[in-house]
Amino acid sequence: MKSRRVADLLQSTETGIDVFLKGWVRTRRGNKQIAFIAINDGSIIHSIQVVAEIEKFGDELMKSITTGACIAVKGKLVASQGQGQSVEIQAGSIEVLGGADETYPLQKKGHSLEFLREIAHLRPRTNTFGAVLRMRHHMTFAIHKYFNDRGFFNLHSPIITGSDAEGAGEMFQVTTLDFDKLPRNPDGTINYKEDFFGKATNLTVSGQLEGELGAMALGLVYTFGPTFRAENSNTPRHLAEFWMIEPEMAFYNLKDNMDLAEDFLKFLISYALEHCKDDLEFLTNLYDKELLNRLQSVVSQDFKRLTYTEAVEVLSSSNKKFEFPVSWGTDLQKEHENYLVDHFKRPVILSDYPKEIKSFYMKQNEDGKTVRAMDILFPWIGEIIGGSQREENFEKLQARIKEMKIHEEELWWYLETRKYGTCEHSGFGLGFERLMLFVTGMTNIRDVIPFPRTPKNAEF
RNA sequence: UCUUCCUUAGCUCAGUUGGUUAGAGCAUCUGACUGUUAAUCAGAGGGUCCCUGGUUCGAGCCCAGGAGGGAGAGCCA
Repeated sequence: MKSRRVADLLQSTETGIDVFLKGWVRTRRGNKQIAFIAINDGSIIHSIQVVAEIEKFGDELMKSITTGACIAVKGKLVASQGQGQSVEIQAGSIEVLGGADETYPLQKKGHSLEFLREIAHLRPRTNTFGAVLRMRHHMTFAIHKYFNDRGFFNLHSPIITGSDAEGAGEMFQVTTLDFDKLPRNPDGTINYKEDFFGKATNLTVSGQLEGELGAMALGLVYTFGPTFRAENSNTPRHLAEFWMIEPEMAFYNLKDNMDLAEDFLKFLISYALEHCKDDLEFLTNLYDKELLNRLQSVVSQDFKRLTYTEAVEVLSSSNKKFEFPVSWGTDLQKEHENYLVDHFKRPVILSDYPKEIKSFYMKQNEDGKTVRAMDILFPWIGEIIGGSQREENFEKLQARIKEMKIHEEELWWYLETRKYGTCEHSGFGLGFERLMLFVTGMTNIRDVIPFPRTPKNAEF
């Protein structure tokens, strides 16, 4: 007989049939005569109850059915005689596939998220991480579905990059050089010609520049891959290794870009509401009573759009005392972002930032002071999306590169897109784990990725 | 990286002014109970008080240094 999964069995309307299932024991209760075993197999947040008569199985076997053990059960799926579940399994035979003794760390009690982080190899077996990881999958799938349904092509941007000119953050170096015997040039610097790629290489901090190359051929592309930042950031919103989604669209201006980003986020949240009901209900009850309401409210209203300049006016004319004073030309602080999101009571899209505080590749406005950038700010999370219309004019882009003292020679290939068949285009980056924070109601980014990498932590 | 808080049983935490044998709840184990829902009830076992050094007759508690973790800020997605 083929084993069936708990999600499937719990939904079954057919009772009285023989079934076979395998899974992990969450709890065992009962008395001398009868035992109730809750089995979870990860297919759904709920466990299924297996009812076993002790005399049929013996003490020895029953004692080995402990919290954490993996067992296989053959029995009859029947309507439950007890309260709390509609169906249960009347056990005919039970086999312990893998025992778990009393040292199993996940006993049937609440554990702190901090403790669970220390046992990241076992935490997927908890209700919380089961819910988060299932949702992570559904969100991944929804992202591919969204773009696929709209004619976008998934572009695999490289993970190892030979360019350090992207300017998006500190990079992790990739090398096969022997640190004890580093090859040196006559002037004492490292001779990277001896390295694996014949030049210094790093892990990518963004797939955007390669994304633009794809958009100049396929029109609509997106990347969805791991991204690495060697910043010494110790916050609940930063990881050294995270996943980023970066669509890049030919013939899109900044407004098209904002429209797409807003529609994209709303689609993903709607998808979660529709496909992750049980998990969302669990997370709402256990961690954040407002989670479902907040998700619904974001889907149902337009994001507030205003320019950086308008935002500075709103902030200056507010009565609130900020720790950092607001002035045109400086980057907005966290407290300013929070104020704007609170003030408008919904996500905010800011656009047209001063060029000095944004990247070299953003399209310059006619005013000579601002660029066509946009950031989407979410409650608590802050910047969930950052994007822009790109500078497609060769001379302007080159001038900006010189102005910002970026190594032009390393970007020759990027500049050539502006030399051959250039066109208006735009794109943005969505931090996948920040989306996961919003959609799960978790408050620490280390709890929405299976094995978080942060400064001083690469365990598991 | 800066600021700040924390580290005591498997887990979550209490521990008085520095004082003799360091406690509780949950978990575990044993027993009771004929259908339980994180079952209940009774009992038992369980400690490198984060590490190193110092002060003291005496340190879980005070001091110095270190490690790890949380929160806020910066950087950003």
